[in-house]
Amino acid sequence: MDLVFKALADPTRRDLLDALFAQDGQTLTALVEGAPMTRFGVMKHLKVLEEAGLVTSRKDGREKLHFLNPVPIRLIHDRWVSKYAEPWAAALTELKAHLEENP
Amino acid sequence: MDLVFKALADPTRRDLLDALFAQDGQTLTALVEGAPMTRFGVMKHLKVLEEAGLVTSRKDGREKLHFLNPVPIRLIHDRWVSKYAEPWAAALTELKAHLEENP
DNA sequence: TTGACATGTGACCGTTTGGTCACCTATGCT
DNA sequence: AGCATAGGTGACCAAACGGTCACATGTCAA
Repeated sequence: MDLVFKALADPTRRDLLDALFAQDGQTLTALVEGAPMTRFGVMKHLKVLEEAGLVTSRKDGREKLHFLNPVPIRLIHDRWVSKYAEPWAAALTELKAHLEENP
Repeated sequence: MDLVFKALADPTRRDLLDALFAQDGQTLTALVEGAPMTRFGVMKHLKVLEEAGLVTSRKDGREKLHFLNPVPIRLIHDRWVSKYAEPWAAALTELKAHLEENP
C-alpha cells in the first residue's frame, strides 16, 4: 500500500497512468512519445508503477505491453480515502439540511 | 494537487493524519507522543501537510492546534480516484451479470 | 521576574529519487 | 546472415527528502 502512495506521488507517473487510461496496452516506446524524458526515465517510472501493482505487463515478441490495474487505487479508495472524504460529505449534508431549515 | 499526493506519500504523514482523525485539534507536542522521531521531524511533516492543505492550524496562546481538512482528499477522490476505480467497479458488475446469465 | 514550557529557524548530513548515458540482449525483416 | 528495432542493465550525478541538533522566541504561572 505504501508503494502505491509513493508511486502516485510523482506527476510523471500519474501522466503515464493517464496515457494508459486513454489507451491501454501501450508499449514502452509508445509511452515515451509524449513523455518529457528519455526511454530510460520512462522505464524507471514504469517499474515503480509495476512494483506498486498499478500497472501489469505482458511480453509480446520484442514488445512489452503495459496495462492499467485499477485494483490498488480501488483499495486506496476503500480503505483510506473514503475514511476521510465521507465524514466531510456527511458534514456538508448536515450543513445543507441546517441551512434549509434556517434560511 | 501534486502537493497533496506528495504529502500522502509518506507513512509518517499518513499516521499524523490518522492521529488527527482519532482526535482533532492536537498540539505539536501531543502529536510527537507516538511518533518515532523528534519534535523537529514532526514539525517538518506537519508543515508539508499544511502546505498541501490537508491540515490547518490555529495558534492558541503558546500552543498550536492542528486540524484535519478533508477537502483535498475529497478532491483527489472526485477528480482522480473515481476515474480509475469506477470503471473497474463497472467491469465487476458486468462480470457478475455475465456469470449470472451463464452459470 | 524568573523559570519552565511550547514552538520556530537554520544549518547540517546521510539516503533516496529522478534522470541520463554507454553498453548489451533479443526479436523481426529482408 | 545482417541490420534495424524494442527493450534491459549498471553506473553515475544532481537534487530532493527525512531526520537531527544548537539555538532563539514567545507565553504561562508562581
